[in-house]
Amino acid sequence: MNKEIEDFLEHAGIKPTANRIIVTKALMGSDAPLSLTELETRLQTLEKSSVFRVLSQLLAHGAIHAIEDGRGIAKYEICHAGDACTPSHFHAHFYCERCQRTFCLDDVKVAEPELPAGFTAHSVNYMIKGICHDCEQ
Amino acid sequence: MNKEIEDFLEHAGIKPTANRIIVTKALMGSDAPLSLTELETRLQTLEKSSVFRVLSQLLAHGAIHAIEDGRGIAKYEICHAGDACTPSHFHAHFYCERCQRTFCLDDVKVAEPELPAGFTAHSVNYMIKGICHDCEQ
DNA sequence: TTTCAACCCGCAACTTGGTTGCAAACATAA
DNA sequence: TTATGTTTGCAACCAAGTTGCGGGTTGAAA
Repeated sequence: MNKEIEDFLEHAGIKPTANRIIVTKALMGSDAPLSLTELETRLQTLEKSSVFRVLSQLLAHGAIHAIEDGRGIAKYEICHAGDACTPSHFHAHFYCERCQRTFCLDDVKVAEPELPAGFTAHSVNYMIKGICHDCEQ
Repeated sequence: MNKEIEDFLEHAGIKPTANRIIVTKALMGSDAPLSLTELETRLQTLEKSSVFRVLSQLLAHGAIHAIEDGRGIAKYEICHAGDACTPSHFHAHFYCERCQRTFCLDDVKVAEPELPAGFTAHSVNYMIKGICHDCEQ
């Protein structure tokens, strides 16, 4: 189990230290993107700055990507696309204004946008806000 | 000139006080969305919390809408659609990772998304990040 | 016109997510 | 073993956003 995670990290060019494995495992085990604070509380053994530095490493090596939830808070999820993680591969997310959860809408694909001349896209954040199926009464 | 702004506020159900007119005028006079801090520095006479409270009022009455820029900072722009400000009317925005400016991409329309059953959309945030035409070398 | 309640505003203090400096702990190669 | 670089935890810090409070303004009823 940990072997997969070590391979994942090494493939991304990151030395698999204890903290990095813990954070990566937590992200892999979650079906929704997690914020810095959510990770910090799930992994009581790790300190905020440690989680932050692991996330920075993973981001810099393209092993995860960050999305903004509905309130300006960053959430992180494993990048499954590997090297081919171009803007057109991003999917939409849904933020529930009642329960504050963030969902991955894997079915709602985001088309590569048509940009005016001179603009270059690096990433896309497509966030839909509203009420989720659990909170709808 | 101020008459238009007062009409705009009253039409939204907001009493047109001095601060509200100042903030609304600043938003109307800008071609790009502005953040709380940007408004605060442009309007030296107003204090941060005053700008914040005006923005909260305008938001609650649907006179403006908020978007997240690329770093989790909210930016605000006048809602031109009036009452018909449904998700399908939102346009995309572009955040330049070099100069930190946010552009309105009025031409890139955002289609009303297909959501799973039970989900209700209230708003959409479609932010493209990259390098703008001024920063491209 | 006076009075009173409601609203508006500025100040200061606070919360929270994100970030960094530093020194101790650890790994690694010579 | 020693020397060098990396990783980590702690504490401190920063910036955006938010709130309590007291003073000021407004506007309508008496």
